[in-house]
Amino acid sequence: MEWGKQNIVQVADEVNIGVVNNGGVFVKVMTDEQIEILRKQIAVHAAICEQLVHLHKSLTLQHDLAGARFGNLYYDPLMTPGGHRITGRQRWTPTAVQLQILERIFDQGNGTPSKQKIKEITSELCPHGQISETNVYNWFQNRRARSKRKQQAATPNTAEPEVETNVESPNKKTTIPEDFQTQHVPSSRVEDLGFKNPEASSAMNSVD
Amino acid sequence: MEWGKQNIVQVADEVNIGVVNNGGVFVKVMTDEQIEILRKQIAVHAAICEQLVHLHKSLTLQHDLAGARFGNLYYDPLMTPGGHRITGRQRWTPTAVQLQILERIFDQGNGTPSKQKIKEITSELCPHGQISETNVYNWFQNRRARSKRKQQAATPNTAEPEVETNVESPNKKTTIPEDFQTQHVPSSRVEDLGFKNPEASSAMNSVD
DNA sequence: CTTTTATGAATGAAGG
DNA sequence: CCTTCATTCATAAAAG
Repeated sequence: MEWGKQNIVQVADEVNIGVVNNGGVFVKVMTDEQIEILRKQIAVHAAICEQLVHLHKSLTLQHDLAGARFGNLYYDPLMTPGGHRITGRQRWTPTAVQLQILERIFDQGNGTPSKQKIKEITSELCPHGQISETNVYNWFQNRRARSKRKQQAATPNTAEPEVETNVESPNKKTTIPEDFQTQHVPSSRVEDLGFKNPEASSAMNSVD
Repeated sequence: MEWGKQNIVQVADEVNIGVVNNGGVFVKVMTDEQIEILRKQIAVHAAICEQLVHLHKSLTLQHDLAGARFGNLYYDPLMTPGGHRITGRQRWTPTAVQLQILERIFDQGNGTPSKQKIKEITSELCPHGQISETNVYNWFQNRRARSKRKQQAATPNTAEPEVETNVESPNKKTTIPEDFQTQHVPSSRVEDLGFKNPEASSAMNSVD
């Protein structure tokens, strides 16, 4: 449902925060109007969710939320009449809450999740759904690798027109402000990128 | 369900905007962290909604109002004042020429186009249309995977007189960690709101 | 217009 | 770490 995610993400982008000097410190600001817009958008979203849930409730008196989630899966429950255990998927899929936590930890810059750290994180995520340390480990590995690749792909424009004298700022490097992967937009419009997943919006920070 | 609204309210509350004096004018401010939190929470919320919609769709096989309503809901009162919707997600579609070239390269047997190779190919395809290295990479990944699957499906192996739907991979390594079963499924927590992993739910429900 | 199919893209996991 | 693979999701294109 991209109407949800995309619109919402766009809202976040829409409310482009300005910058003002606050006694020597520059801070991001939002105008009242922007805040109001954001608030409205969130309210609308909430309303839709409410309707959805209500709708859903009225349709599923059995309260089998989780069990019915196989909306797009390709196998149907009828394929094993004899009782052969196929036991559908096994691949771990982080829940929304787990993802949120993982993203937060990832962004905290505490990279290199040590073994101990992995255990802690796993423990924290456990109450939010089935998970193992391996899952957490893999997630961080993948997250980091893909984040890096995105950065790299997003900057084919490695031209430093003014930095001819090779300034010694190796650690600073080219901190990409936004995560725009080299996505093509057939309609020649590059006004917005293809944010598609919730985690996609995570690359906006510039910390290490 | 009230989790939706509550979460949202929490978001709004969590990001309590501060006030600073901007040259005599007081404006609301948000720290980077707050902005990030807001963005992430919205993203998570969107993800949840998405799941909800999918869930709902899967439950309403008779395509009731929900599908149509939300499918065509343009509830964006703030991003495009002109009524013109921002071009959303659009995926790359190879042109005929690009496809031809890609197929040719693929048939040359270069199974694994290295990074460098990808660049070359991309450069070659660029004049024929919008394309990125990622597109090329994905194309080869998919091409190979599907080619393999086709072959596998076409070859029922040595002896498999029956089972047409059971095309399970021979190398089905179920190397799931031992703690795979450590799941806390029906935790009645508001945050989890019944969105468990597909596998988790299937495991506990064991199909209906 | 609705349903189905083909395929681009995302991502968890394995290998090296 | 980095690369590769397998599976799944989403959507443009095709079929009805």
